Amino acid sequence: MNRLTGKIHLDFHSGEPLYLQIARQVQLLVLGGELALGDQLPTVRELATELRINFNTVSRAYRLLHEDRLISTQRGRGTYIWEQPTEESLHQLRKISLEELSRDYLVQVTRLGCTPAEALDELNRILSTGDLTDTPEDDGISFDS
Amino acid sequence: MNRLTGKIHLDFHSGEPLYLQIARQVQLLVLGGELALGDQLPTVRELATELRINFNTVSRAYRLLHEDRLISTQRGRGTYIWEQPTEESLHQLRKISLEELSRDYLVQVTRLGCTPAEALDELNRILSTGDLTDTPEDDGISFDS
DNA sequence: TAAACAATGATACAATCATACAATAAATCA
DNA sequence: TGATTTATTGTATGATTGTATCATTGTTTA
Repeated sequence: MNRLTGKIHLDFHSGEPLYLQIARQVQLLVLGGELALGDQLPTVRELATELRINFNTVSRAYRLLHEDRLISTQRGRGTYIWEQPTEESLHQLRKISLEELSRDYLVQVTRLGCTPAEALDELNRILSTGDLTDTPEDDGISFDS
Repeated sequence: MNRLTGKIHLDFHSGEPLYLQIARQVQLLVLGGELALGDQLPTVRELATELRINFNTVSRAYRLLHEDRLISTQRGRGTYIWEQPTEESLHQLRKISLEELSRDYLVQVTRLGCTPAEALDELNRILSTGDLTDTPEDDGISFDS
């Protein structure tokens, strides 16, 4: 038993892929407030058993939601509702996080025994060589049908 | 309270395994001299409780560091800093770690949606305003379960 | 019809957690 | 003092959870 039990319904004849049905319905539940920040979702196997489908299909739905930052999937731990930041809070978050990240970086560099100047040099070196392994980043999903 | 309290920060969303995050950060603290030969690390259970994870995950991190001869874990006794790296290996590790730290920083910044230029600006701003000593140390949202 | 593609399933795997255990130290008691 | 118990420490083993990879199935398309 969990907060999703009985709340996901699949239509095997609708033509809409199962993983999209799941993702869409979870999204609606979050937007509707039935699932709150930090709530744990059923495991992929639990939900799959309940819906009588393969757990990889649930996993695919969860992956979509994870990429949209609606949920947080953590191997070995489980799946949890993730905060969906508004555009504004996102902007705010960005500023704060950049400062935190930067301070953290400087602290760690200092711990290493390096000077900030060396750090900036290193950053510029990396940037100039330009082979910063790129993170692909979200392609997002649209639930238009 | 111990010499590690508050100095290990986990990112549950980064995708980097928790045990690697712990091992890496402990290594940095040793390299930075904040942990010295003979210092006792928190017990696996202490650190696990603080980080709200299972103590076996901490144990795995400690095992890595033990295999690297950086710490000495002794059943029934505890975990201690084992050997202080030589100046030479320290120098080597510093170079590698500085590059790792810097790349990591750039990746995270990019993930935030900021440009490297903005990051460098922020770093310079922090450096010009002075003190790194008082970092607010807020890790934002956590998904305790 | 055959090739290409998308959705789903099967299998093996990696990270984390839960539980029971073993080694050491500290406390207790005869 | 010396044996025994208790608490604390790290370890071993297996279960749980999500992921990667490829196979299978059905549909679309050339």
